[in-house]
Amino acid sequence: MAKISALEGPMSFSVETLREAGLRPTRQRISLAKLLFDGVDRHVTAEALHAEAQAAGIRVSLATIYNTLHQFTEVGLLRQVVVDGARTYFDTNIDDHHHFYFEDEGDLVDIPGDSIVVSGLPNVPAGTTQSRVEVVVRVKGRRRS
Amino acid sequence: MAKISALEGPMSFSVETLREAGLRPTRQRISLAKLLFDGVDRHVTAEALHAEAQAAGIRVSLATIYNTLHQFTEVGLLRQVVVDGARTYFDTNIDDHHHFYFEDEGDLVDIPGDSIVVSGLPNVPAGTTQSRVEVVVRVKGRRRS
DNA sequence: TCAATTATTTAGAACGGTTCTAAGGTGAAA
DNA sequence: TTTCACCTTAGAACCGTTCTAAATAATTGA
Ligand SMILES: [Mn+2]
Ligand SMILES: [Mn+2]
Ligand SMILES: [Zn+2]
Ligand SMILES: [Zn+2]
Repeated sequence: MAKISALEGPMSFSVETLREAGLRPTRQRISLAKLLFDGVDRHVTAEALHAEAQAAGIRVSLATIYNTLHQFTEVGLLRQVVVDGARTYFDTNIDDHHHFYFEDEGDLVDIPGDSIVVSGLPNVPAGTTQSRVEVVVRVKGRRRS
Repeated sequence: MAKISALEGPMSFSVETLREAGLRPTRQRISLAKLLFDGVDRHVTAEALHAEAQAAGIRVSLATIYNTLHQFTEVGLLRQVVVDGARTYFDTNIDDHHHFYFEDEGDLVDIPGDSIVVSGLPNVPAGTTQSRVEVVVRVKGRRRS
């Protein structure tokens, strides 16, 4: 139960979520989960989340940011998106969906999964199982203001 | 003109290709181009190509491998494929196509572009231009034999 | 309540793929 | 052949990420 905050927007995270995932609700995990899940869906890098935590006055090391992002991913609260070899993005939207990637800005924007149809996919080879179909639309240029 | 070899398979590369691209046909570039383009299409990493060159008795530094892969990409002889944050793949198939990615093996396999239809894509924002639509089918498990 | 146990956090070192630097080598033009 | 811009290279640097091991915090259960 235990609402984390009674004041800030849509309540999409509770301490129970962590317990059910087998993760102790530490100060760091609770704070980061609030940043990540109390609001609209987002795509973050480790360094960006670290900077955001600092700015919010949350004392947490970069190592813990990495640990937490990976643990949240393991338990299905986040997913990784690979669009750039230089950094890893983590996505709070775990529904089936796809992405625009704005190469000049390093920015991801969701494309709802049901707005795209991918047809004609070959079957996967014997002995293997398909885990996901990912569509990335790479975009160049700057969006207007 | 100048065929590179009269003996080894389909001739898909000539020194003229380099010259037309504004690249001097050096010993290293010619050798690497032969490895890359004289044969079926492939997906290579820098380190894998370096190992292959060594094994073939081609003396070339890793720095030159990176330089060459990037130069070939700039002039459109290769394209990059991003499927794994840990390493960069270069693809000799520059036609519009998509990929299976075998996560357990780190292996890419082509899906012909015309065998997949992606429909329902939203328009890109004003001020930007779509550069490519990439479909990656992630696959787990080992292929038989 | 409060040790005992176990999980978590952390600073800093290490890692690994990639890029950079600057010095020597090479291809092409004339 | 000379000249010069281009190219190659060893090794250092870079940088996002992972590892290590010691300190700290959450949980358990007497
Ligand atoms: Mn959500
Ligand atoms: Mn080809
Ligand atoms: Zn997303
Ligand atoms: Zn390919």
